[in-house]
Amino acid sequence: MKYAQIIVDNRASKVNKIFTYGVGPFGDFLMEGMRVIVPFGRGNKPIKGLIIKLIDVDKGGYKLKEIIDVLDDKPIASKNLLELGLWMRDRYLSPYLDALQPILPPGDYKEINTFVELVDYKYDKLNNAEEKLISYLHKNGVCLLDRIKTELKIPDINNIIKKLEEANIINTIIDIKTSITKKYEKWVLIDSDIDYEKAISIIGNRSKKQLQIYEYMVQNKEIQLNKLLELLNTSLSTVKALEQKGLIRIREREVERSPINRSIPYYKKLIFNHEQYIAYSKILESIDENKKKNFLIHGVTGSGKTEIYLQLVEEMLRRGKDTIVLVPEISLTPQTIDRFVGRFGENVAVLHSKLSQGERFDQWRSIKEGRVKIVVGARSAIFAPFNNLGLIIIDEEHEDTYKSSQNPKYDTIEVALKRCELENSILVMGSATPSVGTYYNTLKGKFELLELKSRATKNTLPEVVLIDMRDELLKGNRSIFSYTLYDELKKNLENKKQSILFLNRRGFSTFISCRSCGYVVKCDNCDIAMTYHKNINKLRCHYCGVTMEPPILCPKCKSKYIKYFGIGTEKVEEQVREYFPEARIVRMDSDTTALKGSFENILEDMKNNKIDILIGTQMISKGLDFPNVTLVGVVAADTTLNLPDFRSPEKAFQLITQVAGRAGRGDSTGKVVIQTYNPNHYSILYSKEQDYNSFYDTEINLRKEFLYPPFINIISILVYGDNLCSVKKKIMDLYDIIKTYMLGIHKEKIKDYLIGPNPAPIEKIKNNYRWQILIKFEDKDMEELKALINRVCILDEYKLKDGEIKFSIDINPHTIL
DNA sequence: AGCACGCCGACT
DNA sequence: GTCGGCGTGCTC
Repeated sequence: MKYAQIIVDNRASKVNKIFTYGVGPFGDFLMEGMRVIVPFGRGNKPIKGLIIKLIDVDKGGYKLKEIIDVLDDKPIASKNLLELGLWMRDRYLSPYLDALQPILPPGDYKEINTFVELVDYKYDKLNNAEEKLISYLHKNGVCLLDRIKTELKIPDINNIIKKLEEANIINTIIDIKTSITKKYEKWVLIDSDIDYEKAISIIGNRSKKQLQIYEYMVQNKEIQLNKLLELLNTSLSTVKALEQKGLIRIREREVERSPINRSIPYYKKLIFNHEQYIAYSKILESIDENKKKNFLIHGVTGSGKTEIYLQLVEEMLRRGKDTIVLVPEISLTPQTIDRFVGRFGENVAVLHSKLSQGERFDQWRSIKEGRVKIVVGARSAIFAPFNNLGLIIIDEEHEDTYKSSQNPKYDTIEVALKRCELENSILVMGSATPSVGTYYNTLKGKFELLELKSRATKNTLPEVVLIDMRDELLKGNRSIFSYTLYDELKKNLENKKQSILFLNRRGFSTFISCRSCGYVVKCDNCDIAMTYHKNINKLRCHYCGVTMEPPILCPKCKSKYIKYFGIGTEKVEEQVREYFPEARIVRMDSDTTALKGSFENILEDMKNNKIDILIGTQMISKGLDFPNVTLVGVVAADTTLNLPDFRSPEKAFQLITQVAGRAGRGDSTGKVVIQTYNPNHYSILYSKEQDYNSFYDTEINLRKEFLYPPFINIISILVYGDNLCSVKKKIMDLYDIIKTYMLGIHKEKIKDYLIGPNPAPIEKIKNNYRWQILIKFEDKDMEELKALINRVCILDEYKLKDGEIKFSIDINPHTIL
């Protein structure tokens, strides 16, 4: 292979393409998936690149440069993962660099530094600039090129350096600095070459402490330095003295940063009920017969999907195959982790967003090096660098977190299917409330449906009551709790049972407004109402995080009738404390769980019955399994329902059904109280009945009627920038281009298929104005349409980009907000 | 993006 | 002549 096709580490959109380099002196050593250093641009600046393909023939048409250096001794990304990354670029129209990022080791920021050193100090025949450089080097010794550039500001410095280097006056060295370092610990080892008697005489009889240490080392052979110091209550100098005498050695030893530092008890294997067994056997059968099938397990909450996953993983282990288990970030709780780690111990790596860079890197390495066979993690764990993948499990398949909102804006299910195809493995998904899209595909035969209709333990599904909050108002109840919910909470407290209150909004009041003129306090940077947080007594924007003092007078009309509207979890907490001062109450949302470990602590307290009432957002709706919880209250079921998005009925149904599923998982029957102002909405009615199929039938018909996915695809193109005029003008240009194209292919559909340009539902976020075009398209038109958007928005063939605006393209977005 | 090239006016 | 300031266009 004579040439390497390389993606270069430069974020500029104009270099978002494949470059070809000669292999140079590295020839046969190079492999696809290795990182290299190549000279780039006129200045031949050395930059990092990834080899995506090695080729024999090059069509040429440009001057060819050669690879300078190779960073890896073996490919850092397997062929399959590389292909997966390139597939994502194509599928989601993302830049090469972004598409490849997820398949590379985490935090792959290898800094490349060029150092310049003086070889021969001679002054003759030099011009001013050269002389300046030489004397600088003479004074300062070896220098970082970047520093020379910033301090000397010599124009055309790269060519000067090149010339001087050819004349052998200076020399350049490329150095690679890894920003993620392996973690080392100091260990003390005994030098066993020396016999005991001799060692004792070396120590001498005055060094009591040294003798004590030495005795210990003879017994134990090795120990971590810190532990030794602590154990024998001694100091570093004493140990160093022993080292000086040549009796022991202090060595750095690499350690794995393990995110799991608790001892987790064995999670014992449970016995399947009939339904579980059928589902399990069907999946196993398809593995055994090597019939590539993918599965959807539709099981009611508490039906024991996890145990099926666990036993499938066990089978995989037995066959020497690797497994990826994906769970939504919020249900990546200690409970879930404990089940996998508790059953499979050292064989499990865990990947979630609270890991530090170092921990993440170590987990990645242990997967890559084959030291673990199972990964449990959030979305990005789909890229775990296994070489022998047998099974991918996606739990709570319907969750939004499976769609990436950053480039590449991938859908995890699609990526998983692609990866299964590449690695010849099997996909198993599970949900109590499958997404409409997945269920549609299942009914069409793309996945095999496995149903679990009863809970794994003998208990029944909880009783659900629906409360029309309008009736409460008529009854004179103006509080945020209906009489029923209040009574049930009280009863539960008396019976020493636990309760969960769910509200999908943080903060105290969701917006504050002037009753005199109607002014609503909004964030300056985002077009969104500010939320009042009582604990810090400030208004906060939930989009950009900015805080401000709550106004006393209306900023617009100066009246003092500022009123706080809407309820958040903080307010619920305050109210519950008022009604039940004796109860032990904990609020759990992203405000109270920001600290590492606080999440775990709350759940631990919950498990040990140290909490009577748990109040929380989304965070508490998934996966939690506390047998003593018998009451779940949904404080306001309408919050999700009223969002202007075609998926909100689906989301509302899923959320309510999931929360309700937290009740009555132990021996006693559970009760769920849902408060709403829309008691007749189908999402709420069917979630009360826990009737997925009826909900699906209603929803799928609406989707068909109004032409929404899964019957059609949607591309969202967002133009954003801080200059409103620019944004508006560019989106009109973009609109015209797309309109012209669509007139050419199906004129009659343009009215329904091309929507916009409109301001995005949240028009301004972090000082960026956002305007949007939505394009509906059928599968058959996908490639052509994507090619057009690629030309317009990525290759910028129509010169729309001018530094004022940016594009965000989302293929089949999960939300159009 | 980052850099070199090239064109132009102002200055030794 | 030649320095430097900015607009333009390319990067295997």
